[in-house]
Parts: sequence; C-alpha cells; structure tokens
Amino acid sequence: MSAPATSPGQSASSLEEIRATRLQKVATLQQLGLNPFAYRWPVTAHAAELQNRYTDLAPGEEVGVAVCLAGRIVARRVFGKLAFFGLQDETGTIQLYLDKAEIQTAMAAIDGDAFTHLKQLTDVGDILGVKGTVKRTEKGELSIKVGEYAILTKALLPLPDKWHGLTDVAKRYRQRYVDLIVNPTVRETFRRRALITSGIRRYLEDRGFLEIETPVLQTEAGGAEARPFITYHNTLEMDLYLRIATELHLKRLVVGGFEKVFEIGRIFRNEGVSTRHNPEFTSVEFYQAYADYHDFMDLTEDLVATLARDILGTLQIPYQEHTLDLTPPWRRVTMHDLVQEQTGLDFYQYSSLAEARAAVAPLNLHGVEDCDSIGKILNEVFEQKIEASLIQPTFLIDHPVEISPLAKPHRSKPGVVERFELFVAGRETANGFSELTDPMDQRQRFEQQAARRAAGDLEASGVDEDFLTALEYGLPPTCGEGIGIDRLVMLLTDSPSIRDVIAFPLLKPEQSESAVSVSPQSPDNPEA
RNA sequence: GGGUGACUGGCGCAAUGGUAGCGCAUCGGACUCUUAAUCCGCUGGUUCUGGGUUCGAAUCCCAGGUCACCCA
Repeated sequence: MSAPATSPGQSASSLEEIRATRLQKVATLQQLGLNPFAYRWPVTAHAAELQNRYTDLAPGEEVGVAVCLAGRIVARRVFGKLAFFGLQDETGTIQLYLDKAEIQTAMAAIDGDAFTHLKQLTDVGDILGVKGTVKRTEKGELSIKVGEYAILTKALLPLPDKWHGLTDVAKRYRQRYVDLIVNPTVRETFRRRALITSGIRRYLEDRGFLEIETPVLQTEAGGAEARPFITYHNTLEMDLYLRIATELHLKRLVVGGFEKVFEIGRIFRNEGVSTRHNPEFTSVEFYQAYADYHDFMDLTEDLVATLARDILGTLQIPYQEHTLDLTPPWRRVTMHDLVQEQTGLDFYQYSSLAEARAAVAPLNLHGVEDCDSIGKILNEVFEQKIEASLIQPTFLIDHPVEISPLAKPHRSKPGVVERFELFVAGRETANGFSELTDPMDQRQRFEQQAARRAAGDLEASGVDEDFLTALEYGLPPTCGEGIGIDRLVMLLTDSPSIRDVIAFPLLKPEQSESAVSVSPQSPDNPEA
C-alpha cells in the first residue's frame, strides 16, 4: 500500500489522499498544542432550542448571552476574514458566524492564528465546540457569533456529497452512522422507534403489567412456527436454540401467579430476509389472567391509537400511498367469512381434504398439495389472495385449530379457536388468542406438531414437557398477545422496509477481494 | 430458492465496441453577510471480481460477488 505523500500545495482527491491530508492536519494541530481528539466541551445549548427561543430576533440583532454548543460541521463557507459554518447537533443545525477579528481577540491566549487555523485545519465532518453569542445575520439566519472554538474530534474521512447525499441503499445500511449524519429523517425514525417502545412499556405498566425477562437460550424453541437458530454450549456440551417467541415462558409466569406480565425482547427466526422480515426482530408479548381475546382486541385498538395520538398527534396516518385510519373500533371478521366474502368459497361446507383442494383449484394457489388439513388450505387462500388487500386495520378472527396450536378452542364454534390477528397495510402486525389452558388438549397439539417435525417440517415444534407440567399445575383463563414492534414502527414512521426501522439490519458481509481469489471456485465436495 | 435490474474517482451521475468524462467534495489562490457562496487554477480511475470473444471491451458472452425490486 503506497500512501501518497501529500504536502501543502499538492492536490489530493482520492480517498487515501484525502485521509492522508487530514492526518497531516491532525499532526499540525498536535504541533500547535491543540488536541485533535479532545476530552470534553461544556455544552450549554442545542441548535433546535436556540432556533425556537429566538424566532423573534430580527435580522442584524444580537443577544449578549454566552452559549456553548458542540456538534458536527456539515457546511463550510469561507471568505477572507469571515466564515459561515453549519453545525449539526442531535437536535438540528445552526449556523456559526465566524469573524476573524472576534476570534483572534477571544483566542489570543490560546492560539495567535486561530482564524487562519480554522480555515486551514477544519473540514466538513469534524466535531467542533464553540462558545459565543446569539446573532441573527443581516440575511436573516440565526447564528452563533463565535468567540472561542476548538476542534474536538478531527474526522479523517469525508462525508458524502452535500447535495446528493448518501442514497445507495446498501451503503446506508452498512454504514448507518454515515446515514444518520447526512439523512435527518433517519434520526427521526429511530427517535420515534424509541418513543414507541417506551410508550408501549408505559401503557402496559400503567395498567399493572409487570415486565419479566425470559430466556433467549432454550433447549426447546417453541411458541411459534418458525425455524430456530441453533447454537452450542461448550461446557454443557449441548445444542441450544435461540428463542422464536417469548410465549411459553410468559405463560409459565402466569401459572406462577403473576396476573399481568409482559416482555419486550429480541426474537430470532432462521428464515429469509425481505422488506418485511429480519432474522432478529423485536416483539412485545403480554398476558393477562382472567381475560379473553375480546378484551385484548379492545386493548390493542386503544394501545395503537394511544401511540399514534401521543407520537404523531393524529389517528389518520400516511403510509406509503395510503392513509390509514386508526380510529377504533376496527373491523373484526372471521377467517371463514372473509374468505367467503372475497372468493365465494364456503369452507364450512368442505368435509374432506380432497373436497377443499378441488374447491380451491381454480385459484391457482402455491403449495396446496403440501397442506395436510382443510384449515391449512383455508389459511393459504387467505394469505395468497386476501392478506395484501387488508390495508385499513382489521382483526381477522377465529382461525382453524390446525394452524393455532396454542389457542383455546372457540367456546361455540367447532374447528376454530378464539384467536385474532391484526392486519394493517397488508401485513400481520399483532397476533393474540385466548390461551389454551387444558393440558390434555395441549399435549395432543404438541404431539401433532412433533409428528409433523418427524415428517420433515422444520418449522414444527416438539413437545415441551415442562410447559405441559406447568399447565397441569393450572393456568388460569388467560389472554395473550404478541405485537411485532418493528412492523408497528414501520407503520408509524411511514417506512417501506423493515430495514429502515432496524438500526443495523442483517446484511451479508461484503466479500473481500482476497477471499474471492483465495477460495477455489467450487471444491469437489461430494454430498453423501 | 426463482425472475428482473443495478454496480464507473470520496459522493451523485455520463460515455454507438474505438483517447473513460461531468457536477459536488478534496488541494492551491482571491474574497467580511454566506445559505448547494462565488471566481481562478490543479489533481484524483485495476469501470465489482475472474475468464472469454475481438485488432480493440465500461460496453458483447460465461461464471462468481453484493445490492434492490418482484415471486416463493
């Protein structure tokens, strides 16, 4: 690697040359006794706060109060004896008014050539601390008239183009720190995500729910139908699974006597990556003893509406090309009725698998041949033909028992369970049900799952004996629900991809050149 | 897993199979009210990787990589 020797007077524009030039500036600062990687700056004000406080300050007016700010230089306009910088902190940006005479006077004791050094040694991207007074320029821009300044952290790498910014999607996810610096809406998305998570927590805590953490590492991954990640414990010499749901442990806590519990936590599912799926995501699951699924549909409407009102100030929210109306109550419709409404097929009429298969044949569904029950075929019709069209919030209720191994049978309708799924913008966003409390029924459901797993279904679970034991001690009538926080955040931030609401989404590592050239194309590796 | 498309200086983009260019940024110079400051001047490239076709490849073909979108 030949680092080009760049000295003043020489041009530099490749990344390595730019970096070398900045390293030279670091060295120069050190020679001047100025630390390019400083320790602290006494911040007394932020950009947005000042912009709000001085909206009425007239052009040319000044305020004699001293303020200290720190942030990143995001714009630089330099004249002979005057300069304007844009300074960005967490709250926003504010202009710096940098007058040579002011600075040289204020900093005479620290650096006799402070203004020259400002021009020569700062770059867009540096972290700068300033001390000065508030002034609105003659052209009307609120500014800090700077007395003292210090380069707090010298940036070695250049920021993306100030006008076009960083638009390469892959690069935005890979280098989220750069994305956050140059795209203000990204910061707003993650700020809103934090508000949503804390809003959910506050909502549940205000209603007496207790947050209890349950294990991520489990010997049996259950509570959902999904392939788990597998890992290995060295000293125990055993495989462990990363949880695919928090359900079974939270219900054990209800057996133990907690009447309202919840957990906000990371879930791991070993499945594909898409605009709707990330292998690790965050859910909130909550359980309430003595409640049923009607209670939780009411709660869900109120929770989501409360979040939208508190965070967005409205229940009419824009999402992509739609406007979603979150005003409760939301439509509640059974899976059978909705499928009949949309396709004309009455699944109550079919008494055999073959009959159901024949009925859906005209719909040209994928994977019907793999369905081993009428309920699964019904679910395929819904997923493939109807799900995407459920834009306004809709509770789909009373699912077939075959696709709901943990839900309580419906109190009056045979073959279905007391379950609801919330769909918004064509996506499943929440899932809840009156919990199955009968240990004998639960054992049968587990055994059906285990049989399917034995037959090769990688998403089927096994029999969780300890959970069955817990049920035998008695689970009170309970309702449970899980909400996909990432998908909720997508809705409330108008984000089209789940990757937009996960700070560091999973990406394949970029293959280095050496790795490509070293590894042989396709080793003869007979699979036998 | 399948289909389509993209990949060119730090960033954003051009370039009929024929000398790889432009804007911004960088570097040097001028400038005390700028807002993508302006003006003058100079740099900076293994065109994602590896093969192939061709007198000649950013461009055409094959394989691989990464990403996006759609489908499963």
